[in-house]
Amino acid sequence: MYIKDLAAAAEQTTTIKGWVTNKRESKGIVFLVLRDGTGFCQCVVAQDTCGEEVFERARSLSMESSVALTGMVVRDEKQMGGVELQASNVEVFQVAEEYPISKKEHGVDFLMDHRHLWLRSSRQWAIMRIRNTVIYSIHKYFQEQGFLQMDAPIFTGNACEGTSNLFETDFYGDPAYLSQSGQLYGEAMAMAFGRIYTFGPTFRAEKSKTRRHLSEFWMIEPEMAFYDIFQNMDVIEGMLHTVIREVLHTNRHELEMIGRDTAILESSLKQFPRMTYDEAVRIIRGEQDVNGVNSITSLREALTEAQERHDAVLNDIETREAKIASPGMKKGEIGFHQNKIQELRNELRDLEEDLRNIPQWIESAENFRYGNDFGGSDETVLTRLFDVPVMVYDWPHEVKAFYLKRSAQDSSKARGVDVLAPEGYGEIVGGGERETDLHLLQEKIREHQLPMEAFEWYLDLRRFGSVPHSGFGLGLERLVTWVCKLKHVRESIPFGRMYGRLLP
RNA sequence: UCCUCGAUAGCUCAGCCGGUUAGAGCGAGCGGCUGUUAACCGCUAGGUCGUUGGUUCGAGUCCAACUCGGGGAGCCA
Repeated sequence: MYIKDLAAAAEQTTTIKGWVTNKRESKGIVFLVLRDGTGFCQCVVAQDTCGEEVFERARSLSMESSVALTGMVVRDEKQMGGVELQASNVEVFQVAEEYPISKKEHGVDFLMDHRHLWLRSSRQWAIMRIRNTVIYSIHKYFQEQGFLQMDAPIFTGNACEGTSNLFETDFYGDPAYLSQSGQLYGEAMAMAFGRIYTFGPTFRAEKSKTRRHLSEFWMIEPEMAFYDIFQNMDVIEGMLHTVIREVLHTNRHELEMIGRDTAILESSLKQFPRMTYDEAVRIIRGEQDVNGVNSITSLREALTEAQERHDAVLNDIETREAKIASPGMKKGEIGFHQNKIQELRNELRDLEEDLRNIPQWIESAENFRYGNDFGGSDETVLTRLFDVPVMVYDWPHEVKAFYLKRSAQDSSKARGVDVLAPEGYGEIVGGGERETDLHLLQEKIREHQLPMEAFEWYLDLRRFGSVPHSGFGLGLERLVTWVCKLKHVRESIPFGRMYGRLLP
């Protein structure tokens, strides 16, 4: 029996197999929290009900020991899942060695070194289950709409866009690169099947060390024949709505476990604001308000707030340190304050980071040069004014990829669209309408100094029945990171690959 | 590549203006406690203070270089 089905088996005797994730002990009674991959359940082993031998076996269990527990399922509203197991027998598969991950908090580097074990903890368990729902609901959306799933090649002979750094590898003696996008292949398939999507790994060899970057990540790239940029935005919105709705429906419990406030997810089920680059620039610079809120003044307020909080935390720490030092304190009280001080110190570190970052954001927002692409801070400045993802379209063509179509109204603009997640999460989708004109495309390829011969097959798509078409790329990890409100993308993927991290 | 912060016990961190024997909590081990939810209480063990060099009577503490890590810029999903 699996823990997820336990509530249905109340007042019955059953056996569950799993790992000891927590243990509390008192005289004559042991509480084991068992996890089996489907959930968590408290199990009670009492000396007088199961006898000396079984009780001693339970007492000797260490963290993450693997066991089979047999007992009566009893309702108890205080417990997670509403039930607990009153064990009558304990069968041990293995008594685990001293487990490195404790219940107290750990540093990022230590946890990443132990990623293979970290994945067992409840927070990671919840995140991976949400990731699973996100993946499933993306497939569900496209399949129900009649899209064909296709797999783009991972080895490529050239840089698709020629912008970012690629991983080079050896392909029978010739240099080959790990794919940074399947889009061009997606376009070819769209000309054969109408509407398609890819779902595969993507590789970028950027030496980025930020909370938004991975060297290996999963990207979803739909491509639709006969769709213009606005229909493209409809697809993006429909897909994201489906994902959010499914996660809210399937993973309520997991969202609660990770402390995700679902209000923003709920509100993201409405229409996403669509604005041009020009409008977005005015908002970033503070020349245009959003619902009466100004980007620059609200940043200044945030800075003041951070400063006040910083001082208050500092004060609090000093007060508590003085209390600990004062005579007559009980040990429990000292421990309580020490815990609190530790928490406050962590908060202080985050606040200090804000105090360093926000002034830079303000400066960069005030001095934003029209015609530039948005930096990470510009995205934050813009999106913190919204409680839904924002779609920005019609970008200066110089800053966007060569294959984007020029706007018919303004030839300085390319019909690209970026979707920026709220709460400072930045770009989760990049896409647009594709250039259909053979000669404009050739011109762009030359402009970007890309090898024309490598793109001949792609140009064939414009020679043989060229049609308006659009598509986009969705970064799976960035979406999961936002949905779960994680501090870093590395928690959104089982085994993250990033600059300086290849193991485990 | 650049900017910035950091490296002290298995883990998370204190360690003030350079001064005598290196501190706490958690974890681990032992003991106590019959309903605990990061349980609680007592005791014990546990340290080449990232590496190399320098300043000094004296360096965990100051300086330099390097290594590794966090955050950010650039680039992007």
